[in-house]
Parts: sequence; C-alpha cells; structure tokens
Amino acid sequence: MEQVIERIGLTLSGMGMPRMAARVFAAVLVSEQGRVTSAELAATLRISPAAVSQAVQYLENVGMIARDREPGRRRDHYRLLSEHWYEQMFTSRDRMLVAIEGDLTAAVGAIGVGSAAGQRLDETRRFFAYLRGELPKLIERWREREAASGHAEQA
Amino acid sequence: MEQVIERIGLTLSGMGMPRMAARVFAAVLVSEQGRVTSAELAATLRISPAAVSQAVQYLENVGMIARDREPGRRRDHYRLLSEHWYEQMFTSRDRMLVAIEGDLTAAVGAIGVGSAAGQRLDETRRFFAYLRGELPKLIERWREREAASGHAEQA
DNA sequence: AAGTCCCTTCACAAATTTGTGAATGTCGTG
DNA sequence: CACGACATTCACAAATTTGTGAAGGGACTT
Repeated sequence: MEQVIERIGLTLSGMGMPRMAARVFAAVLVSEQGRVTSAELAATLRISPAAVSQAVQYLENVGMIARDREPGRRRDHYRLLSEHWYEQMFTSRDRMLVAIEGDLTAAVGAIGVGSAAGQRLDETRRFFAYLRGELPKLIERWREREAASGHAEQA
Repeated sequence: MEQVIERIGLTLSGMGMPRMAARVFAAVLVSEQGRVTSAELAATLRISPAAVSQAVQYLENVGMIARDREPGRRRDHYRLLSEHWYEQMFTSRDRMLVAIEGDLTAAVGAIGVGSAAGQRLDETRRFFAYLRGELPKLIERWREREAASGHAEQA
C-alpha cells in the first residue's frame, strides 16, 4: 500500500507538483474514505508533522484538498476537494497557457511579425491560443463519455 | 532582445524544462536564422561554454535542436529541429501519460476495483487513457486549421 | 607534427529546494 | 484557568540541482 502511494507520488511530482505535496496527495487519493488525518499522513509517509503541514497548505492553495474538522474533535481531516481532481490540472494548465501566450505576444510585439523569428513566435502563440480553446472541449467530451459508459457518479 | 529571450526561457522552465536548457532554447528560437553558435549563446546569455554544452546536450536528447557543422569550419551551429517545436512537447507529454497510466494500472491492481480508492484510481486511469487518444487528434486539427488559414508553410 | 580554436567532461562550488526540530499557537477537556 | 493534544511556523540543516573552472579531446590550420 505504501509502495502504491510512493509510486503515485513520484508520478505526480514528475508532473510538476512539489515532492512532499505529491506524496501527501497520493496518500489522500489512495485512502479508502478519501480523507485522512495529519497524524495518519505523518505515520504512513514517515515524515514530520511540519512536513505534513506545509504540504497540506500547498494542496489547499492549489485547490486539490480541503480541511475538515468535526465539531468537538481535535483532529483535522484532509479530504479530496473533488473526485475528479485530475480535471483540476487543466485549470492550472490553463493559467499557464495564458501566461505563455502573454509572453509570446510580448515577444512578437518586441521583435515584429516581419522577421522570421517573429513569425516563428507568432505561430507558437497561435498554437497555445488554440490549446486554450480546445482543452475545455476535451474535458466536456470526457464527461459525456463517462456519463455514456455509466461510470459517472456525479457527487 | 535579451529580455525577450530570458522571458521565454522563464516560461519554458516553468513548463518543466531545465533552466539553462530553456534559456538556450529560447535563444535559438528567437534567432533570426533559427540557428546559433556556441560562442554566440555563451555571449548572449552570459554563461560559460560548459553550460552551453550541457544545455545543448539536453536539447539534442529531447529532440528539440540539432547540431550542424559546415565542412571545413570549426564552429558548431545549433538549430531548431522543427519549426513546429511545440508539437514536440506532446511527444514527451505522451510518454509521461503512458507512464502515469501504467502507474495507475498497477495501483488499481494492487488495491482492487472493488474499493472506493480503487474506483477513484480507475477513473483517473481512464481519463489519462482518454487524453492519450485525444492529443494526436488535437494536433491534427491544429494542422488543418493552420493549413486552412494560410499560415502553414510546410518545410 | 605542432599549434590553436572550439567543444566536452567532471569534480566541485554555488545556488536552490526540501524537510525538520523546537518553539509557538489553537482548541478541547477537566 | 491550566493542561494536553494537535497543528503551524520558521530558522536552519540536509539534500538536490545548477553552473563553472580547468583539464582534456577533436578537428582545422600551418
């Protein structure tokens, strides 16, 4: 079980997530209830409470997990914000694409479309703009597909 | 001009490319001829020849630039392997998606689809499998669009 | 063959990122 | 209010990544 968690953690950190956050997220993802306590995370991953705290903060900030606490209880729980968490990656990807397009637009403006370099950069800019338009449709078709195949269990 | 290079370099490193490789690639991308020498790169980016060498090696390995040398000349040139270099990112992205799907398949196998965690991971696996199928079509439609709009100048 | 230009290699320094110990803060219990 | 369980904060240690100096190698020139 811990092996599975570490492997998924490696995959997620390979996709750009900070290492500890990736491991913590993997532990939450793999948990039966989709929710764990800080102490459970520290024990499962063999890390310090401080590391749990920082990773959890990151994951909350990027909207991947949420913190719970039952009234009258001392322990915090951390749970998946969404079962379809992977769609989240497209939200952050979209922000990145916006940034890239902005950079390229500025670059083309500085160089001018008349030059070979400018044309090359302008083509790249158009590609990223195209991606931004297409990715939501990709998600949409995915959802339809899942619904059609009976896998969807809308929360 | 150097500002443009550094900005694009930052964007590319934000997308996962090693920092020096990103800067070197940005310098090549922005060059008028799409090709530069090692000395030009070292001067433009104010880095050591060793740094240029390592960055160039990385970029060759991932198939983004190629090395040229004119017969009778001592200086190497580094040029874009393709004007549509951004499509390359999907090749490497596809490899990553294959790896992710493999990890998830193993995880589901270990946990079992009967559990909530197993179902969650299986859904994620299906999503990445879907992405792998869709990304080539995305590229295809992009090419058609460019061709239709008269921007395409097939090399 | 020797010299020089250009490039690569790699041990190691420098820079950056990651993770912790211990102090501090919050909140529930008695 | 005091105490204890649980969590956070942050200075700093540890780990990792990045970039270089200098030695070495390849290829062109003389």
